[in-house]
Amino acid sequence: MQELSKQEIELLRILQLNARFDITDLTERLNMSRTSVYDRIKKLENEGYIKDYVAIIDPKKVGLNFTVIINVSLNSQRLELVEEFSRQVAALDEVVEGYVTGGIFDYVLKVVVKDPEAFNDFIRKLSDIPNISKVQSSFVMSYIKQSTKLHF
Amino acid sequence: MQELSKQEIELLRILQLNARFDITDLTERLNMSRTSVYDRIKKLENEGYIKDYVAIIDPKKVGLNFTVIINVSLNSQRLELVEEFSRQVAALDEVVEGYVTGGIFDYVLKVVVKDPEAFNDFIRKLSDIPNISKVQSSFVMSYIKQSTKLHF
DNA sequence: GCTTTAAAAGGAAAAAATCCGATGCAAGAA
DNA sequence: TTCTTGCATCGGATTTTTTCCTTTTAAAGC
Repeated sequence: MQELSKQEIELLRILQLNARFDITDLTERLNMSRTSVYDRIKKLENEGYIKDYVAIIDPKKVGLNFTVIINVSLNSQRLELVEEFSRQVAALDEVVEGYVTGGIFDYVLKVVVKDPEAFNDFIRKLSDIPNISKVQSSFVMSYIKQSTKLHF
Repeated sequence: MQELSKQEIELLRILQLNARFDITDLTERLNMSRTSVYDRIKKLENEGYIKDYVAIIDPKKVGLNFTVIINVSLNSQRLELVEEFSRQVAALDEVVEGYVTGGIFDYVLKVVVKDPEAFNDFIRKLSDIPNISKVQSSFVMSYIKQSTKLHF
């Protein structure tokens, strides 16, 4: 894959801070014409550098006051079982993030729900997925940082 | 705080999937006039429901191939020490997410870097922060789910 | 030095956002 | 009931922005 130019990197850095950009405003910062900026953005979108443009909603404002980091271990690491687990976990709306990890646990999930009761309901749903051997939850008491900005 | 109307909830749900919305397109789905949609969005922005509009960049495409979930414990939970730790951690660009948790560990961090070597550099920086007693890292082997969409 | 190709820029039309004034509608008061 | 007040909604008009198309520039290979 082709390397990104300095202008393209700068562009991505700007965009990941603001998705409601006005192309005309970007021309000054990038020292490019209106249409060049337009073409670059389209190129970065088409080539998959930009996956999405999203609005970040404040979870507390919409009543989601309970975030939990869950560590999960499975009984078996057989590919088909792992894939089945991943598939089912991804389908759960409460799961915001999910990772397969190396280390003590096999999976780390981040779950956002309304309250402890909703979390209890979630854990019940999670437990229905076969092959789980161990679940350890750490509830989030406060946010230090929550960002979508990547450092590159 | 005032409850959100059905239309406003629907609007937030749409916006968290697409920040490059065209107000005219939303009128049909929300059954509102162009200007009403406009006013509602401004209201939701001003009242803090919408924290930000951002572009989601593919980390792999910009060379960030190493994600790590780090569990950290501190020696002391004295407020000023905890706040100092939080402040310093939040200032590290490699830290994408950081939480104060109840459970076995005190903090969970998500760190995104280029490669293991960059991670090593990061750990060195992290270790310079005083008061840390234990650090346990789990590197991410694959992504099950990565979303900014909240379920409400 | 000439040719080929891709990126960059400018113009103009189309589309969208924004502002403004007007209308409707509900709740409360006379 | 009728009037008033306040607020959400709406449509028109203007401004701004996007988008497409064409021309120009620049760079690379021959």
